[in-house]
Amino acid sequence: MSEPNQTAPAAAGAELPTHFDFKAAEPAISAAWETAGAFHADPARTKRFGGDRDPFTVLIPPPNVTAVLHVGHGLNNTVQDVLVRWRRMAGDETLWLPGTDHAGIATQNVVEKIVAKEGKTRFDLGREAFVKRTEEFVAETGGQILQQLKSIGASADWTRTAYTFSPELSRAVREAFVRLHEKGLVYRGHRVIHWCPRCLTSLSDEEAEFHDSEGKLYLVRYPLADDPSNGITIATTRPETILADVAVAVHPDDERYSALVGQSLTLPLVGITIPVIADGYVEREFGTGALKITPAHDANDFEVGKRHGLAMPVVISPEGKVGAIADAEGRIPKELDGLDRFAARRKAVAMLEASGALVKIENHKHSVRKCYRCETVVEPRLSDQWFVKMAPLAAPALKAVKDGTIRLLPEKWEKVYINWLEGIRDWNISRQLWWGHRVPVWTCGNRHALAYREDPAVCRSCGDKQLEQDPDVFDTWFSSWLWPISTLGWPDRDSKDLKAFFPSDVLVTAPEILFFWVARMIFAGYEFLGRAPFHTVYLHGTVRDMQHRKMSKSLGNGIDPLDVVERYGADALRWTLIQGMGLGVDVMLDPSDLDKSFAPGRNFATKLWNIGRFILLQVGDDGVQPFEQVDPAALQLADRWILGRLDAAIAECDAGLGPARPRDGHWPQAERQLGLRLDAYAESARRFVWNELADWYVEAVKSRLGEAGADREVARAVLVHVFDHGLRLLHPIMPFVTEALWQRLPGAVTGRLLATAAWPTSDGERPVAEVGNFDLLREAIDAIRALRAQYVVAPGNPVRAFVAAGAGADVLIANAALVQRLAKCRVHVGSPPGGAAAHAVLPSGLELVLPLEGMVDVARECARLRGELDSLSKQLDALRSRLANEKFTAKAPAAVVDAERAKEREWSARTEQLAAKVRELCD
RNA sequence: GGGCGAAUAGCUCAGUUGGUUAGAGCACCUGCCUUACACGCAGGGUGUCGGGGGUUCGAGUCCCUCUUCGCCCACCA
Repeated sequence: MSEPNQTAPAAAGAELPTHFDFKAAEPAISAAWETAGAFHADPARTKRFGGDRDPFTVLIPPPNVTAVLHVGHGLNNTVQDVLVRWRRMAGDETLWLPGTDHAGIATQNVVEKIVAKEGKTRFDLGREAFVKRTEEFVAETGGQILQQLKSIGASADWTRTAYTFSPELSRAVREAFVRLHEKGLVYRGHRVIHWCPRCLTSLSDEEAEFHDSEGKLYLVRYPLADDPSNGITIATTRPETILADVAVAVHPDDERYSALVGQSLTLPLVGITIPVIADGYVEREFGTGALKITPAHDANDFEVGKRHGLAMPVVISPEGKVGAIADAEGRIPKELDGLDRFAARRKAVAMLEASGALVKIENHKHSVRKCYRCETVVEPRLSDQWFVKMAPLAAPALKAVKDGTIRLLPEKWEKVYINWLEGIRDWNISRQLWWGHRVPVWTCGNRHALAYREDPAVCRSCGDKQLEQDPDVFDTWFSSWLWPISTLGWPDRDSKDLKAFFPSDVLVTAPEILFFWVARMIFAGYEFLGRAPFHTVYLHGTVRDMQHRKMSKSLGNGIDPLDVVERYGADALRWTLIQGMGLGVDVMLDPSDLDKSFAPGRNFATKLWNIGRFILLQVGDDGVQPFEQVDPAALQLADRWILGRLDAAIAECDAGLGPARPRDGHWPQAERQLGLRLDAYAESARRFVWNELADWYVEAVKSRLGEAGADREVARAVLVHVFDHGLRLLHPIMPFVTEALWQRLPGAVTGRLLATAAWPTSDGERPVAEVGNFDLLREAIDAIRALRAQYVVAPGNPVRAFVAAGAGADVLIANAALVQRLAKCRVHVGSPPGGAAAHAVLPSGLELVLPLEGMVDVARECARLRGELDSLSKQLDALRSRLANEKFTAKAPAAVVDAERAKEREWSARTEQLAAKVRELCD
């Protein structure tokens, strides 16, 4: 195979194999794109710098730097690539900015596992050595996913590859924190947070995911200190936390307990006394209506504890072990000291049972929060953390979606988004990890804790030289939320990229990270640059197996995209993903039968290849005149038809892809849900190239191509033109095979790439009558083929068809050769000979009569005609009764009534025709 | 517990503001190596539009209700 960016040698068709050799072609084509700098975005060409192009920016959701490409990435990035290639062809200055995320907690976990294999923990190595080790690991193995994305055709601007932990982006993270700190939007909070005892860090609310579980509800009796025969029974799911109880709360209006409020109870297991308090938070209906209060180990109890000024003893260590951690002297029975929290629970239950305090154990369904990275049950823990105030940040982001500055597709996510933002809670951004951006806060000997843009030598407040930096790092999402601005150069105000390409256009991602990432990017866009970072959020579905299970490593039901590329080609992978890409719909793939999922894409590529092969064989060594030079008057019926179909296909593809951007910065209600119907776009393009161009036009021009002359040149020019445009329409989905073919088309110029060729535009309306005439031809051929199959006429056996003189007959006669070739049928004008005959009434009303002498039995045709007559009569009766209904004629719109009347006339005529045939043939 | 969404052919899904006889792809069946393509060509059938009720001249489409499934959020210990 020749180099794809070379001028196609004439008569290349003769040398082409029957199938596209994607293994050889894909790397060569990728190299040609890269060499040409086809994906490089230049700020100078944008309107914002006086150029003539609209910018179109897409920012990759940065995969974890340690990630290996899976089919979910394949889906996400193929969608982005389709949009980006489309806009690039449409003439926008298109930037698809790639990069990776340092993924603090995830990457740290990976390296900790490696270190664990050496029998060590991160603490054995120490902070500095561990971070260095992680850096080395990332430098060695990180970012391979970007290489893998190239092999599926991703047309990102690789010269701009970003990394959340690079010096540039780290500067943005620091600047963001310092600004928020200066504005009082970050604060140090002392409260109960989610703590992962395995990762040894706090987590945000979003990182502590709910999992339903079958638990137990333990009813435990707390006796009155003054009268042990009396007491209160509480309900708890975590009896080990009794050790940290400081009170029992009841509802203030609960008459069952009102006499006991203010009295003292003896705390089981511990033996100290705690008060009975009244608090409206308690639900009377739940459990026994009495709630033990454990301020240090439950977020709600913490609030109750604060209201009542209670002590907050901590009895569970960071590692999840029971012990007197803080303010808990004398509370830990020696049997429980040092036990893991779950072992302690079992032991505590046994002890309670032995002492008679355990009243009952009930089964109890509830949700348990688990760490989103390691699935360890999260421990609520009293702790000091950095928080971002979310309400002020969320306000403009909420407004943006409500007023149409930003649209979320599918629309249902807008409601979810609004629901979440309206109840938003502050964001815990500090992590007790080592891998990540260090919190830029230093505390001096005089306890001045201040945020610094540059590492300080002395305290800004008092000049003290004894400074200590906060040991914590930021939540990894605290860098991700800046992605749309930090990758473009913020906080550098003079950044050309920022000026040219911000705000971006479409964000393509999965709904799972709507809150983690998408919403927060919108917050950051407004907070730091005063505007939305994108106008459209496209939330695509998930790749699932045939049992609708999410594809995952642990389930072993995954599909390796690179394996698919190897076996079927990148185009096939992309085709399958896009063609199944209904708006917000999950894509189902069968990991046990790759052929089922990916053969259709490969087959389509082969079909394209063979259309190209046919054209190149026909073109031969002769030049082809450019379509623009063809005299419109010289166009034949089929030419006009296929050109009309091309216009229709362009319009459908454009409608499927939708408006690239809102016109005035706002999505009007009518346009809010338009576009990004990638499946509809794919199907329109496929239908045009395969079902119209290949199935009909190519067949229709075959005879014209045989004879030299002016008409042959017209046919060749049109053929090349419509195929060229078909390739353009399909290029965003199947970039490799289309590029390979386009390079070989007559008129291809060295160095010109389909990837940067113009997106097709419609030529305007075609004469409807001409288009209709070709459709008549197709209808006739279809009808004759159907009759042939129905009567089992041997394929080689010719038949005759008779048609009454008239306009329709003229069309059939003028194209008799085509009918002859495609339907094996000679057309005659006039009355058919007597005897058995099959009848075909075309949708346009034209009737064909096929004499069947010797071929079939009359009974069969009669049965068919009677069946048709029967169903038509029934429909006609229904139609007539509707028309007879005065309410219908009075209330339905005139246009509807007129249409129904016209239909009634047409159907009665056809019914009579049919009835006559039945009488003639069957009676 | 609150909120949102879905239920249409064996499978995955379309079905625009209610208006012909509800569509597509895949799968399946039959016949064809008709020289661009067997990774192809031609033909074919399949639906009580989840159940029930209502509004309307007319409901897959709007309303109510039930059933099933999914998603998001949440401080029932």
